[in-house]
Amino acid sequence: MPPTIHDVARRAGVSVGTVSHVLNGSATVRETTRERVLQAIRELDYQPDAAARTLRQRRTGTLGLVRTIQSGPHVLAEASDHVFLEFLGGAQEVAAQEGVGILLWGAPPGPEEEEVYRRLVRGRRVDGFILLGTRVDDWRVRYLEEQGVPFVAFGRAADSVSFPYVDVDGEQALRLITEHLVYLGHRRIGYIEPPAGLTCALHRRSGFLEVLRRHGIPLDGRLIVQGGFTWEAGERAMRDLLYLPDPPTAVIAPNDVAAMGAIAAAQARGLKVGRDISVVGFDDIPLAAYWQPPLTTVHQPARWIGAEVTRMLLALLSNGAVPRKQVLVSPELRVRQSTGPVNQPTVSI
Amino acid sequence: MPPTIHDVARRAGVSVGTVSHVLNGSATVRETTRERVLQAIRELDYQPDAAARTLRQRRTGTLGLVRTIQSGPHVLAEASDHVFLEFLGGAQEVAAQEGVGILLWGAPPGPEEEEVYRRLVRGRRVDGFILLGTRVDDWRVRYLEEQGVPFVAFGRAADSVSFPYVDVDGEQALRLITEHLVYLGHRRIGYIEPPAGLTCALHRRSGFLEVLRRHGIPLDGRLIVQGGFTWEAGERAMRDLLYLPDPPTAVIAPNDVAAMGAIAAAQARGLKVGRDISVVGFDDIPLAAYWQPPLTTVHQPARWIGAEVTRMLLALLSNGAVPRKQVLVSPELRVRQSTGPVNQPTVSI
DNA sequence: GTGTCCTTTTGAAAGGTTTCAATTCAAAGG
DNA sequence: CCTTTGAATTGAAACCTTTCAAAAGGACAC
Repeated sequence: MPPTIHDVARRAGVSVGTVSHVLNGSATVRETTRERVLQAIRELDYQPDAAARTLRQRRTGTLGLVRTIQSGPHVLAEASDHVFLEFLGGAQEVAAQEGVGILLWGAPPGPEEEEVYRRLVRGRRVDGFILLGTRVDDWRVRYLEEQGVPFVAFGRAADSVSFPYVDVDGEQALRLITEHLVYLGHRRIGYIEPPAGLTCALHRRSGFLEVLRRHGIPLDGRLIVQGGFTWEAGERAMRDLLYLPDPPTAVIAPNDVAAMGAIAAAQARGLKVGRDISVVGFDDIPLAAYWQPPLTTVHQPARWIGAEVTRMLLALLSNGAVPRKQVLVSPELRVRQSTGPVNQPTVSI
Repeated sequence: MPPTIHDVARRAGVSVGTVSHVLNGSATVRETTRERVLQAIRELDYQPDAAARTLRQRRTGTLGLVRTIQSGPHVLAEASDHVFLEFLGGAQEVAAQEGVGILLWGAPPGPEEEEVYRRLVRGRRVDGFILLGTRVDDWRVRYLEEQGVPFVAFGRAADSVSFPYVDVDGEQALRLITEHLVYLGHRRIGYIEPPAGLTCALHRRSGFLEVLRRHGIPLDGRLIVQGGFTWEAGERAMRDLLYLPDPPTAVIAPNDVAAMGAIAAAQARGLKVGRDISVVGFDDIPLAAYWQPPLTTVHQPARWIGAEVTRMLLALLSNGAVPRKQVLVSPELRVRQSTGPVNQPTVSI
């Protein structure tokens, strides 16, 4: 029904080859001819068929982005919501500018996710991938490298020498946070881990431990607890930490939302956060500054990262090489009122 | 490089037609042959080329979703973040289940957005569209109807008889909110509008005004102020309202984030929200319940809506008809502590 | 054996573009 | 007026499927 390149050619009185050349600038076309073709295109409101084009030139003009989602009807809001959306916004902006789309797919981690990647790759539905939330041992990285499909990741993997990525320097971030707390006099610092398996968990913990070591602060294993990126995870972790016979005077959460959950748990125990106990977050979501108390946290330029990752991927697709292969973003500590000098906490049970 | 259907056919010792039939179940194939073909497919890790398939059968297996984004480097976080993500999550879940992808594109409203739709439609890149944030006079609705492209919207338009949508009953929502406030004794109620142009602004205002009328509360035009979905918009609007010689005792914000901004502005003036002044939000984002004070708001089941919209669109694409063409979701008022009985506010200037 | 009727399989066209070798055109040089 | 040359244009193949009319195969009755 919609017009094809043949219709345009007929109307302009030229061959389809010429129309194609006008469309792609693939050969010199005389100015008057060019004008005639463009006129016909306008008149017919012609737009080349994407599938035919892809079939021929093996480019889809699409980037793949598979979002890890927990399935099920009553899923609680993913807490990294804001970071993801900012990231996506940056990616979209760059992609749109270059005229490529982003094909979004969702899958729970595991075999189902693998199946999605396989289908997208083997079915040639995308030109390359944007990877999010890289894991220490990341099947996706191995698969895409094996298949020779270009990709750029937000985050590193155990062995990240090989592929291009942008990541926040989590080690440095945790050095900043921990130094800040130690400077305030804290020596019993609770540490809530990001979800196990994510590479960022490794880097962050290593930064945390390094500072403890440097200051000769003994490591109490019970102060390190499993956690996650949700409010509930932060709440539960804080509760566990406060039940310890010798609870921490400061707690580091894996992100702002978990920090907010942790704060709520502390407040429920009658503690005043910032005075009786300090809490630090991660991400610096907009609400962090407005929270009660305003949250000390580490700023993560998610939007910029999304844009940069996309730029790198597009460069990889056209040049075949990425200018800066691996980018490590220096985090910035934003000190607010959820952290304060150490104090004798009065835990009322 | 990757195997084609011919490779599979050769390996299985059959014709390409037979392989295609096995793939699509388009003809009866003898069981033993079928098995041989499947075996070859497995061995080669074959996956039909999406472009070739699309070219032939005129289906892309992709739904289009164009997100309205404000461009520019320093854009403040879109405040409807959470709602959008939940919506997207629901849509993705259903789409993934049916094996279709979501092609995401971003564009600022205006000619650029039109160009994006045009390219996607005329280039046959998607089978249908999911529309978000419908406007009273929505060019997209007109264009898609004119082009005969299937779509389902989250939200209505001025004339919504014609197209399928899911929407929250904003009129009813504002009736609930306003009745709640009037019941608490409020008669001077400030109203912060959603961004102008959006259809939801119309419905909501109409619900608000209806209840005022019903209770014989005179309408003071200065209590209705332009607003938006951001923290800043809420903050500014509240500031303006409090500057009035006779400020309101309650304020209705267009969403939770704006309500939080409004609360901050009120607190900055020394008011205790819930006692000196009441504030109501919209959306019921997860943080609303944990806010200080916990926010009275209207719950919006964004995830379900995203899923439902997608289900409707998929039905439209396969059957050609949608079971329930238009769905109006009844909102639920969640009363928390940001609203309370009217009080003589003591505005300290 | 032959004819009939299903069931299964085949081969080629069609879908809309790009690309490339080949052809035509126009102008310049002799 | 004929050649030569470089620029502009053309036509057909190729990309990988699906689809459909036609052919082949197999079972059964006569």
